[in-house]
Amino acid sequence: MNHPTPKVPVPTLERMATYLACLTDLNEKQVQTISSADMEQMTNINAAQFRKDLSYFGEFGRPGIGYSVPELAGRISTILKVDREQPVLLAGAGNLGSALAGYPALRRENFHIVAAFDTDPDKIGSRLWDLDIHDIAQAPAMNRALNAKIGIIAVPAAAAQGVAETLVSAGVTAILNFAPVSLRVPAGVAVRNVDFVQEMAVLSYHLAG
Amino acid sequence: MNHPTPKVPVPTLERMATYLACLTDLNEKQVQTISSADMEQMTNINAAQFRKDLSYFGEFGRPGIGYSVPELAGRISTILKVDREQPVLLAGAGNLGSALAGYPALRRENFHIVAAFDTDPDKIGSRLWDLDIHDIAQAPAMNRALNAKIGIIAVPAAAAQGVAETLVSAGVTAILNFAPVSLRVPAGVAVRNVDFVQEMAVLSYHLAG
DNA sequence: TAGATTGTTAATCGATTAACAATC
DNA sequence: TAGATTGTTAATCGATTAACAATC
Repeated sequence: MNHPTPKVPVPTLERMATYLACLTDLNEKQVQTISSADMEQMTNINAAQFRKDLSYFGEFGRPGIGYSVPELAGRISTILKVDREQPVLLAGAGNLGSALAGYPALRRENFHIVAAFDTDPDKIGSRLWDLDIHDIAQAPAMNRALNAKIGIIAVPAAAAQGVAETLVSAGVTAILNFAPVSLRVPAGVAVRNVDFVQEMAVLSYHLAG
Repeated sequence: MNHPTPKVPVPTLERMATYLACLTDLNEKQVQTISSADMEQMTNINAAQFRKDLSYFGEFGRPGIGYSVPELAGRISTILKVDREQPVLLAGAGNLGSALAGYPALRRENFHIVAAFDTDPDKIGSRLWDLDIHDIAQAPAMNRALNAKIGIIAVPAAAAQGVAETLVSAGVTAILNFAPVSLRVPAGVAVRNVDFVQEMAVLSYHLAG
């Protein structure tokens, strides 16, 4: 068996997403070709880093020429699997959940929130944008039809672990977690944490005084 | 001159915020003392890592005993400067800005959004929770009284660079940026980026198929 | 005292960057 | 061909983890 991409560093994956965003822009501007040095200009990411990152996945450029913008964009899309529509379950229909469901960039990048869940009886049965809000307990049953593999957790910290377990039992294998807790999930389930308070605290450290 | 903390790695600062959140919980539960091994249990962060992180800032524990929960929480609060109220400017009064302004955890952790700005004439003059929404052009003038050092950018990508420059000219030296662009800021201005689409793309990569 | 746990040094690991032969 | 730029190897840098003397 052939393992073409044994283990790609997470920072490389993060930068791959950055490259793709940049290339999508360039593509709209009809730019045909870029070099790794051009990329460094635009993203502040070292040109050697860019080439090294790509090397985890194959060869993409031509020596002396550079990279075809549309081709590279397409190939990175395929690598990151953002070239196909991806259904997403949203747990938590509060302010943050609402902002995420109403965030056009997610849908534009092929992430389609297809169901919203909450535990609050006042919310269940009401609407979030164009979605009905369901009881989180319904997630496993509903996801048999929806078949979403990605879940977003936008619930209070105290509820997050239970919600994560429900999502996993619904078949979710990747979770974007906005609750400030360290989730325990089975092996094979990917988790990315976004913690606003942590971000603000890191900034706070850098203040003078 | 004495530089007690020459350069602390950013991952260390991120973990410091995690430790503080954990210690705050423990403090509420009246836990008196913890060891680095206990901390590893709770946060999944290696015990040696925890001790190493703290060592950038001084000595905090007692060999054979462990760490006093309230004392350590207090000292980390001081290090991160989250022990005092911090005024924050919010640029962007859309869905995300609204979610941030309505997020109780921020205020609870001493980050007080004291002014909201936008460029949309329909929004300027209206309200966001208990805040008036002002023209972003007013930020420098208003911040002479508010004196906020931290700004949050929750505007569309195309507007973000201009908003960043306005915030910097208003005296902001730390920016939490939700727009998917690489901001150019003067030396001495700290920036942290949060990019939902990037996070989703990294998760997407990990999906099977 | 014996057992536990710290703070720190040294070893390991992994990621970033520089250098350059290959090649368009 | 000469100039430009890739892909990759080697060198550097920095962060994580293990080990252990110090000490409560």
